[in-house]
Formats: sequence, structure tokens, C-alpha cells
Amino acid sequence: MDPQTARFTERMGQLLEAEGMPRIAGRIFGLLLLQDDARSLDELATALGVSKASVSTNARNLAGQNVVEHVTRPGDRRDYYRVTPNLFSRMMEQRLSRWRRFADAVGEGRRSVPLHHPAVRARLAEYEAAYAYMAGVIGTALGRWEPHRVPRAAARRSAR
Amino acid sequence: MDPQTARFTERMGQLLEAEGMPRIAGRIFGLLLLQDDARSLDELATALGVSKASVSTNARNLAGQNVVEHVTRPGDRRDYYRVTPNLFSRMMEQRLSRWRRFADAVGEGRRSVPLHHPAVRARLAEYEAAYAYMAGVIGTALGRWEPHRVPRAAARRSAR
DNA sequence: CTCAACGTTCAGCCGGTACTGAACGTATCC
DNA sequence: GGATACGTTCAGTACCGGCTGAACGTTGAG
Repeated sequence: MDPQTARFTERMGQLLEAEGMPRIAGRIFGLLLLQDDARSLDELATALGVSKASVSTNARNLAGQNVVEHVTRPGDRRDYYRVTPNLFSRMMEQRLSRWRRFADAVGEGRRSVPLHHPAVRARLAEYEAAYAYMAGVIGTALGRWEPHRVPRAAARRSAR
Repeated sequence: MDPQTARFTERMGQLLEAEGMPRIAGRIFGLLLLQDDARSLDELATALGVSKASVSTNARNLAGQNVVEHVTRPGDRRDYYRVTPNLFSRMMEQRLSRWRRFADAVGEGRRSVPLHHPAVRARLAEYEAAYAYMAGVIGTALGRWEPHRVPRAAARRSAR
């Protein structure tokens, strides 16, 4: 593994760690981001110099979050992983759902907490409105971005 | 502190903790979100049942991230804190800057890492383009949201 | 000047959790 | 059948970071 690749994977490890994921998950992600085809658990483990147990757990976890895809090959017992296509959209959607949880909490607070000051009530309502507005904007923007990004992907999608 | 308020602050603590902040920071934020005027460090510490040291550190940290504002009063030595106005925009901007770090890392990788597969290079370039696109969309949406949200704020802004 | 009221800093403790190595279960091949 | 190649699970460890209490510096009041 050349030093630039190592540097890149380490940086991804740090960045994803700052987002609340285990560092190894970030490294796996960073490494897969630079691979054109899927990699097996063993390849990942040896390339990153970590235990296969960690790779197994973290890769499965990443797959559960849709940032990585589990790939199997006929006549091959091994598990392969690659970054998901539409990675950016997936990450955006995931982020939106996180915000949604936040906006939901605010909404529930506004309804359940005894608020004596109208200003506070207005603040919470405003936050909810802002979230709804931005969610709409981001949603339509995502819809506009994807289609003319990769024509083949759009064709595949409409063929479903 | 009534049970609903406690419930709300705890939930905020959990949510912000999931975003990578200390739980106490989330609790402070949640509590301030329900207050109409600024609160002192001691008020926060006793209300939350935590040490003043923690409140001091975390409140300052939150202020550094622009999610909370440091308020002082003439003839009063104490430090007060309240949630920032334009909270939503601040959080959006903060999130955008996080993404930017991510996009920067991808860009640097694309330039520095020896990439043998054109598909990988294209993937990285596409990610950068998607980020730039979304950053633009979100930026203009924020600009459109704020003005007709709080007219007085718009007036203040245009007076600069 | 002395004392109280603040905020800040720091060493130490404590809790959580990421990571490992070994054991295990299962499938595939000989 | 045994042996190998997989992935998974789990107990144990090591580490990291949050939180605390105590000590400290500073400001203001009496």
C-alpha cells in the first residue's frame, strides 16, 4: 500500500471517527473509495493491518448504513465489499434522517414541555419550519442532481 | 425542573452525543433551547446536576461552535449563555463546513493518490462535483429562508 | 486588606467501546 | 471421512475522553 493511499485512508478514518463511527470503519471506507472493484475481508484486513474480526464487524456495519455494499460472486465463498454507487445521495439521505430525528425531538418538546414564554414556543416552531423547508429543498436538489449525473444510472433506475 | 423539561434535555444530550459532542453539551443546549433569556453557569450547573467545571468547559465549547452565545451584563461579573438566534442557519453552516473537510480530503486524494482506474478517478471527481452543487443549493436556500423569516433580522442585516 | 463570588485549569478517576485473538460453526474440497 | 478456508462471536484488554473536585487566579465588595 503506497504512502498516499495510506495517508488517504488514515484521513478518512479520522473524518468518519469524528462523525461517530469507529476509526477502522472509516479506513475501510477510505480504502474502498480508491478501489474500482470489490475487495474481500482478507484483502481489507491485510491491507489495513487489522484483525479480520474488526473488518468483518465494521464492514457489515457500514453495509447496514448503506455506505458500502456487500457483493458475492458465484462459485466463491468469500464476502466482498465495495462503496455503494450513489454514495453522495446515500450520505445526504442519511444526514437528512438524522436531522429529522432532531426536528422530531424539537416538535415533541414544543408540544409536551410546559413553555411559559411565547418566544420560546416561536423559536421551536421556527426551527421545525426551517427544517421542513430545507428538507424539501435538499430533496428536490438531490432529485435534480442524480439523473443527469450518470445517464446510465438513470436508465437503470427507470428500468426497474 | 419538571419531568418534561428533563426528558427534553436528556434527549438533546443523546442526539448531540450521537453527533460527536459531549453529552453535557447537548444537555446545556437542550435546556437553553427552552429558556427565553440567558442563564448563568451556576444556574445551568444546578439545573442539570453536574459540576460547574463541566458547564464552563462545555458552554465555552458550544459558544466556539456558534450554537450558543456568551452574554454579559453591566455590573454583573457572571457569564450567561443563551442559544444563538439564527440557530438553524448556524447549524447548517457548521454541517456544510464538515462536509467541506470531507470534500477537500477527497479532492486531495484524487490529486495525490496514484489512481490506476479511470472509474475511481471519475468517482472522486463526481463526489466533489456533487458536494459543490449541494453546497450551492443549500447556501442559496439558506439565504432565501432567513430574510422572510425574521423581518427585523433582514433589516439589521441590510443596514450593515 | 480581607473575604467572597466567579470562572478556569488540571490531575485523577471512571465508563464506554474499539480492537484483538481464540474458539466456534459451516461450507467446500480432497 | 478429514482438512482447509471462510465468516462470526465473544471474552478480555487497552485506550480514549468525559466528568469531577480541588486548587488557583482574578475581580469586586465591604
